[in-house]
Amino acid sequence: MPAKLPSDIAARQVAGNLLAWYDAHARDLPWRSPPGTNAPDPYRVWLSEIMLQQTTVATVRPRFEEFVARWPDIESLAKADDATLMTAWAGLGYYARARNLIACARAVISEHGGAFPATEEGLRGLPGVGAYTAAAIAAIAFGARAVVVDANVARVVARLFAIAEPLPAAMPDIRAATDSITPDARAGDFAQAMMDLGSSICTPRSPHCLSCPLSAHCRAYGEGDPERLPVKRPKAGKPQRYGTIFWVERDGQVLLVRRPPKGLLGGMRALPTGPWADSPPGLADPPLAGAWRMVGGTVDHVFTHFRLELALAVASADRHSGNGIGDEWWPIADIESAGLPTVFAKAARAIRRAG
DNA sequence: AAGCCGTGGCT
DNA sequence: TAGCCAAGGCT
Repeated sequence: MPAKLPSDIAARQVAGNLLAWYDAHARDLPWRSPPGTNAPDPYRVWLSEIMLQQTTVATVRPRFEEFVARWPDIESLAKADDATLMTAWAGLGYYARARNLIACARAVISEHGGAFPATEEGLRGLPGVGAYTAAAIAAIAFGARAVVVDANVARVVARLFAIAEPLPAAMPDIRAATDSITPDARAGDFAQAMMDLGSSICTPRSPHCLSCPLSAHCRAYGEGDPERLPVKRPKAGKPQRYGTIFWVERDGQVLLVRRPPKGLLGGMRALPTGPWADSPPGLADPPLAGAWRMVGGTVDHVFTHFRLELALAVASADRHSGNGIGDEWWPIADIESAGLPTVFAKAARAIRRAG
């Protein structure tokens, strides 16, 4: 069931109203140039778009500032070593983004002469740059007329056109509808305006339709129940898994390992763990032989597709204990600077509290 | 195509 | 509180 599209005149009114609203209400964000200006830095646009994937503006803002202070341009980022970059990314989640970030920076240097491709097609070929991100960079950094559809835009458009088909099956209709209202000029501002509108006015629950510049054109508002859109498929439940953290000390240092390069928390520094199973594995598969003892309490963590309950085991090692490849003895007093993913940072804090 | 892949804020 | 949600990409 194709969406009913407004006339060309209505489409122009939607874009005009939205851009006028944006001119008055655009947020001041460090990667964003003032509305109407046309000199954004593609490097900063790209970096912000990668960081913002599935991540809130509030979380990204300080981390973006750290990154651009440390690596102000694509050349400096391409020269960073992998471990340093992964440490800097720690806590942001979806660590494949960090692996792709440095791969992308190096590809821009080695395959594109140090300049980002200016077209959607060219951008789409870069590591970590998918359909959304390619369109966003093309529009925001290069002023191209690209159809930018993220979760905010999808919600706004599903309501504006009253598209009732469930996501993600509705995406082709939503994309076509977005195309029909995307202006030729200021496509980058239009995209950012749609995202700002989605995050502040056209919210998932309790949208603020009385403040919306598009309400006069919104079919869902006209029909009286915009909150019901977009329709989503129910999500599967998260299974519960169990594991054990092995905290072993030697001369005021703790043993850290490097996770395998792909998969969950891939490439990140970590505390040693045994197997993650459907029931508590106890002291199975410790990183080294020793007098392990369980300490009280557990650490709970929720990942995207399962829950994890970690038991805590501690031991002391003598100075001749063997090291595996990638193992490091890290000063316990500086554990916060090790770049541990949040689940391990939580475990470290719990163990240090337990003494 | 649908599952994998983090984390924190909000309700 | 427990679930929902987020400026998605990759396989």
